Amino acid sequence: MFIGEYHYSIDDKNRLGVPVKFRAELLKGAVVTRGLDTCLFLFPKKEWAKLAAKLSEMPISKSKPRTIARLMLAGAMDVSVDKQGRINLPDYLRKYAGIGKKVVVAGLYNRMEIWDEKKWEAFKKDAEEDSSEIAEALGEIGV
Amino acid sequence: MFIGEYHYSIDDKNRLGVPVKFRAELLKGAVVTRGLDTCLFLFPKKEWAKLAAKLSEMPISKSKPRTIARLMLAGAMDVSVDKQGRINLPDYLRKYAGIGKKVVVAGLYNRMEIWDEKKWEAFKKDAEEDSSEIAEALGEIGV
DNA sequence: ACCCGTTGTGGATAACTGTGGATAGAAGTG
DNA sequence: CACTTCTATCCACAGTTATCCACAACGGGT
Repeated sequence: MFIGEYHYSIDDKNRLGVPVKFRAELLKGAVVTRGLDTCLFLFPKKEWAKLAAKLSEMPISKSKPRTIARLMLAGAMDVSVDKQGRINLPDYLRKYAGIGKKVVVAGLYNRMEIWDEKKWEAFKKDAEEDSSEIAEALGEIGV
Repeated sequence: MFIGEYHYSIDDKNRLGVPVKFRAELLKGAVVTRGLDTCLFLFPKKEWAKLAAKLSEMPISKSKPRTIARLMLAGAMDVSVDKQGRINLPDYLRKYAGIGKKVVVAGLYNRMEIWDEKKWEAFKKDAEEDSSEIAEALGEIGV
């Protein structure tokens, strides 16, 4: 299970460290792809396989499902963890997520998210201000 | 599984590189044909066989399925990968997809798509603006 | 307080890949 | 049949990427 918030910096060669706790799970293979709210999703291979299978079943005949499958599948990229526990992000994903030098890696149960640090802080700020709405949402799922 | 976005350029002899990860799959034979949204589809032989079978079963009595079957079947062309991992696109397909020098090859699970770079960027730009729809779709498939 | 293991980050070298050109064979033309 | 044109296969190089190694900062434990 992935939880927590970790701060890293990307070096000149596009290498991004992954939290030590997560590395074992990613050694078997991992996939990054487009996420929501301009972040990237990072899945261990197994989780990705489930998602990809579902995406591939979307009807190719209809325009919107076709578009979504394109963004998520074509947006995806296999990544491998090097000996120092780092991965490489493809340029087009960095650009998509507006990722600069400072990065946040967040654990979200069965996936990780990769954020530009500034965007992450901004997101947190907004979210914390809306805490009453969050409380409501929690009620809806029975907490 | 084909995933990811790769950028290549077509040289003076109509040769287009194919991502290294995909080459093994294509060595056994491959087929390009007309795709949807002004791109080209590139299938490994096996996947093409499945699709061709489905296309041939489409009701010949109805106009639109007939048209699609014609475009995709008659548009199809066998391609082979050379020692450097390149294929040759027939002129009529390049023209159909408006493909210039800069090209994007995208992996979409069981097929690849070939796009003119500018068209691809335009497509992405439009699609990414509808992020709410992506969120919905992802919710439905359990992310 | 000191030592030792761990972790984040930077750099160097070797392997790979993208792209251009050259040559030999095939096809088309007068 | 001779000649030209085009296509396909092969080779070569430069730029990039990946792998390996090294070091400094940090933290925990004795």
